Amino acid sequence: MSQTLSAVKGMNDLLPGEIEIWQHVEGLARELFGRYGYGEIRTPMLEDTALFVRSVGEETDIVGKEMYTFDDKAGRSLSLRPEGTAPAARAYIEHSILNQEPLTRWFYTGPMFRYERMKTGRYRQFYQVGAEAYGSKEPAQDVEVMDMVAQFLQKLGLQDIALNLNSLGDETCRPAYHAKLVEYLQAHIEELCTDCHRRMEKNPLRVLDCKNPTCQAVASKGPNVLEFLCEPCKAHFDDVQRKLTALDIKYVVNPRMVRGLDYYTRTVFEFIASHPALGTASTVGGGGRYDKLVKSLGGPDVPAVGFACGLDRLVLLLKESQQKFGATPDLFIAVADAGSHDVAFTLASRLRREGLRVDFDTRGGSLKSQMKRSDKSGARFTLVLGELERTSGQAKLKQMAGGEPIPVALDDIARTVRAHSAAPRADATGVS
RNA sequence: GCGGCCAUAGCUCAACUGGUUAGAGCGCUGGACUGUGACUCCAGAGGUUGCCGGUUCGACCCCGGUUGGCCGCCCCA
Repeated sequence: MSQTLSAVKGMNDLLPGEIEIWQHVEGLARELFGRYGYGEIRTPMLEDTALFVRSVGEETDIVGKEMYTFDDKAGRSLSLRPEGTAPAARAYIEHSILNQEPLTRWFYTGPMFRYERMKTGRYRQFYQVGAEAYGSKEPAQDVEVMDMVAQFLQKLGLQDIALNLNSLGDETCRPAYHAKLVEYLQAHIEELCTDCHRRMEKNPLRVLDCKNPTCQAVASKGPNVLEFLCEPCKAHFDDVQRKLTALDIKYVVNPRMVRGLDYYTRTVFEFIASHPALGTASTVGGGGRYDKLVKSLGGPDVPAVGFACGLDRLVLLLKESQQKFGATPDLFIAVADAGSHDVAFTLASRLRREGLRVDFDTRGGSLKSQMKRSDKSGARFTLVLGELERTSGQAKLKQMAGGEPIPVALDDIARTVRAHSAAPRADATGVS
C-alpha cells in the first residue's frame, strides 16, 4: 500500500473488533479494584523530566535511553511518562494526601511511552493498569496487592501464570549484601560476559538475572539476598509468604529476580505467563514495595507498595483464547419499501430511547442487502417494516439464530424483545 | 543500540531459472430469489508488487539504499 501517512512506529490504532477486548480488560480492572477499595486517578502523560530521573533512577535503561524527552517552549525539560508509579507518587505528595487520610489506595490505567526496539507485546506507546497503596508497611498490604493482581488475571480467564517472589531487603541490610555481591563478582569477573562487566558498574543486581549460562552459573553460586536480610526484613518476607499461602495463592521464591527500577525495597514480584504467543515478552505484571520513594521525592516518609500490568500483553493472550467480547444489537430494522423508510427511522430512534440496541441502515437498499447487514451485525432479531406492517400495526420479530418468528405490535417492541432475550444483558464489564 | 529473516488486493498467499494484460481463496458490492440473512451459483469492484535508485532489450524476481514488520541479544509491562 502507498505510504503517505501512517501511525508513528511502535504506536498502534485500536479499532472496533479489537477495542472490545480492551474495554473488557479495563472494565474488569475498574470493577475488581473498586472491590478492593482502590479509587481511580488520572495523571498527566507529560511530567517534569526530573521526576523520572529521581525516582526510576538515572542509571536505568528507562531513564538513560528510553524516554521521550524534549524541551517545551519555555525551555522546561518534559518527558512522556515511561511508567505510572512516579507520577502517582508526585500527585500523592502534591495534594498532601497523607494529611487527609493515613491509608490511600489508588489505581490508574493509560498509555506509557518508552523508546525501545519493537517486538511482539512490546510497543513504544503501551498501556498499563496499575495500583499503589500508600501508608501501610504491613505484609498484609503487599499480599492484598498481589491477591488483587492474581484475581484480575484469573477473572480474565488466563491460565499458566506463575507468581515469582523475592525480597531485596531495605537500607539496613541491602548495603551489606550489595558489598558482598560486588566483592564476589569482582573475584569472578573474568567469567562474566561483557554486558555484565557494564552491569557491575551501574547496577550489580542485574548480573543476577543475566541470561548468559556462564553468568547464571556464577550468579547461582554467589551470595543469596535472602540470607542477608536483616531480622525485620526477614520477618516481613516470611509473613508475606504465610499470608499468600493462607489465601491459597501459589508462588515461587526466586532469589535472583530483580526489577529494572531503582526504587524497590523489600518485596518484589512478577507474574509470568508461559504462552508461545508472547515470545520473550512473558512478564504480564510486576511490582513491589517502595518504602523510600515518596520521601525521596520530597514527600513524607510513607511506605508504599504497588504493581503494574501490561495491557498489551494481556490483550494478546485474550486474543489467543478465542473468547468473544462486546455487545451486539438487540434488533435490526429492515425496510421493505422506500415509503416506509421514514417510519422505520423514527421507530429505531424511539426504541433506542427505550434502551434497546438498534441497528438500521440509513441508506436503505434492497431488503436482501439489509438482511445481510443484519446477519453480520449479530443482531438477535430483525424486524421487517413495510406497508403491510404500517397499516396493520403488527409485525414479526425474526429470530436470526433460528426459530419461529415472534408476532409483535409495533408499539410493544421493546417489551417483547426484552421478554424474549435469553438472559439479561451482561453489564458493561461482564464481571460476574 | 547490535545481529538475522521478511515485504504482492482489506486479509492469507500464488506467479516456471528475469519474459509480454500479476492470479486464487476469504472479505466487500450486486444479481439468480421484484417482502427475508447464513448454504449454493454467477458477476463486479479492488494493485504505481512498501518507497527511492541501479543492472538489463525487458524486473514482483537481481543489486544498493530507505521505511515498516518479525526473530534473537539488551531491557522491560
